[in-house]
Amino acid sequence: MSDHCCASEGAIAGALEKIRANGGRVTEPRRAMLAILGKEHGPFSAEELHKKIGGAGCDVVTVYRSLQAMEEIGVVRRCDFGDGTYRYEFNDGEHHHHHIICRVCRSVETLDVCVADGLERMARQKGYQKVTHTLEIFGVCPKCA
Amino acid sequence: MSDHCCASEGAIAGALEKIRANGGRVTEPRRAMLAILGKEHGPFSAEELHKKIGGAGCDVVTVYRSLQAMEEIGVVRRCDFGDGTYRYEFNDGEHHHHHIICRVCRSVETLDVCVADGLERMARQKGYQKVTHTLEIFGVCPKCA
DNA sequence: TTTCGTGCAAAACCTTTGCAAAGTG
DNA sequence: CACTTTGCAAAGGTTTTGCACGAAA
Repeated sequence: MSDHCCASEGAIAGALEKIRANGGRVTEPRRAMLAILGKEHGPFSAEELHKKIGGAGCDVVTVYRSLQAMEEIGVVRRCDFGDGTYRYEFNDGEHHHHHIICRVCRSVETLDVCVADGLERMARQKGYQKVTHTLEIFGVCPKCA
Repeated sequence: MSDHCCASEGAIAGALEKIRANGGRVTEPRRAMLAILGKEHGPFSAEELHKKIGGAGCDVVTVYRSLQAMEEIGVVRRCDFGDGTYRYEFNDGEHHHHHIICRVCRSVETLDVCVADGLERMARQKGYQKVTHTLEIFGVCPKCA
């Protein structure tokens, strides 16, 4: 309950259940990926995730494919930090947050605030369905300034 | 004044001036790119922009390089619509807007609202400098739903 | 004239795809 | 057993880089 930095075991179990509910299979690579995404909450690129899975791991292609599959059903969320590589993080239901990325050292800070609900509502009123959004903040952090 | 869909001549002139002020050169390709970005306000990919410049145009590589240079000094802004291609639009000073992108037909609607000012302020309070942000809304548009 | 931009070609990079074999429910 | 996922290899597509030449201030 209310563990700020990590997804609970239950959340990961729920994610696995969601995979099954959508006709997907729960495999070893997916378990491993979700374990890391739930614990370190990153966001990580496919490459980074692949390294973290390590020896027992799977092919990088599998990481790409699994991330894509899990993103489509909302189990993970994709972030773009503007450096040509997509990163993924565990999608903790409605409680989403955003990041401040330092343009110089690439450090990432998490902001537990979301201000885009109004915009999402606006989009729904315009007739859009399955509305989501991406929001990232960029700047030069105190250490690099 | 207050032309909703286009940047004024003055805005483009200002952009050119900003390029010079940052030690850049105002070249034919850059004029052409800004003319289109100011008029159609896109956002366009480098490839699209290159096609729009047309016969008199320049190499695609030049478009890439110019867009990058102009983004660094804030003359244009880069958007990520999640399909692996970056798009650029004219950066009209403080008056920025956001987009709703249809996940199916890839149509783009403009939202003249920005809700991230609070987040930017928060970032500045944390000691970040040169704060910017990206925010895009995704959904399935009425026609595709 | 000094510095920056451009063209061309090639490279780098991340991500996707095809197909047969293996795993999941 | 039907269907999904994986591995391997290869392709795809966008963006970047090197270098000599040309252009801007």
